[in-house]
Amino acid sequence: MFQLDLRSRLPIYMQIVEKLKELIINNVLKPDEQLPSVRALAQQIAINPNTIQKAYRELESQGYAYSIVGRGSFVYDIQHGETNEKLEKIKVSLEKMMSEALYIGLTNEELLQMVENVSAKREDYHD
Amino acid sequence: MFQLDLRSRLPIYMQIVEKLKELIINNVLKPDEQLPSVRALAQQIAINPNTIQKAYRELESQGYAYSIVGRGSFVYDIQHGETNEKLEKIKVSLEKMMSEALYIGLTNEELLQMVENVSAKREDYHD
DNA sequence: TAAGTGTACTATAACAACTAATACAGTTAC
DNA sequence: GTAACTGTATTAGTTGTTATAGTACACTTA
Repeated sequence: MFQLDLRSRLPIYMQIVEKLKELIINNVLKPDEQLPSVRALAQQIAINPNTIQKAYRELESQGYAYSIVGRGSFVYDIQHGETNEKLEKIKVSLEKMMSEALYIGLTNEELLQMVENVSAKREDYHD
Repeated sequence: MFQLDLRSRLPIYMQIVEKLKELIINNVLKPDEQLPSVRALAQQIAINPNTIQKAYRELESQGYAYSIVGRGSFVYDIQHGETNEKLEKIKVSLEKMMSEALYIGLTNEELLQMVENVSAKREDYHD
């Protein structure tokens, strides 16, 4: 499904979380679509199933997936979600990071351009 | 100088890094301004000097401070810096975070508004 | 010279993170 | 009901991180 770096300082389960979040956010994995089973994914990338489970639990706690015993794990449908708290948190993080980027030397124009690019990308998925 | 949470999952030295970075980015601490000495700050917040040193070293590795033996530690002047690599990294992080925010439900308009707010804040410092 | 700077090194204790092995519990299809 | 699949819980061991402490060194300043 994807490539991991077993020597990275970033834990394996977190790498999995990052990859899956990216696929979900970019709409490659659609709402309620089934994720690979814990054991199947573990075998595929040759690591312990518990590591996958930890990744899935983290995804669930972040509101990007849900699991049903005996059935499987699935992409959470954001429509159902309480996202206000998450939005507030990410807005704070975003503002900090924007400030840092401007301090380092990013120009206002470049920042605006980034926003346009990201927004445009999302528009495509609504087709 | 500031308040710490000794019970936080975020290490003490990292809390110090975060606070100081925020002060530097928001221009409260100006370029080449002297930071508190390792021992002074340690005594002030009642922790070990080694912990402060670790924070300062981290700040230095991130390009926000520099130290001179016998003289002290100071805010790094961004003008002198090689920031291209850092800018590229933070741009990648920013794009990811913007995508995530939009996925969660932030609107394009709100995102643009945030950019304007952050930009405006920075303009003030140029007075 | 004395008192202040940053730095390096070692040691230790406590804690958290990570991975692994195993067992348990529910669902589905035959 | 059984087999084969799902997720989940528990335990254990290893490793890495964090914070502290003590000591020593090198440099700067007054």
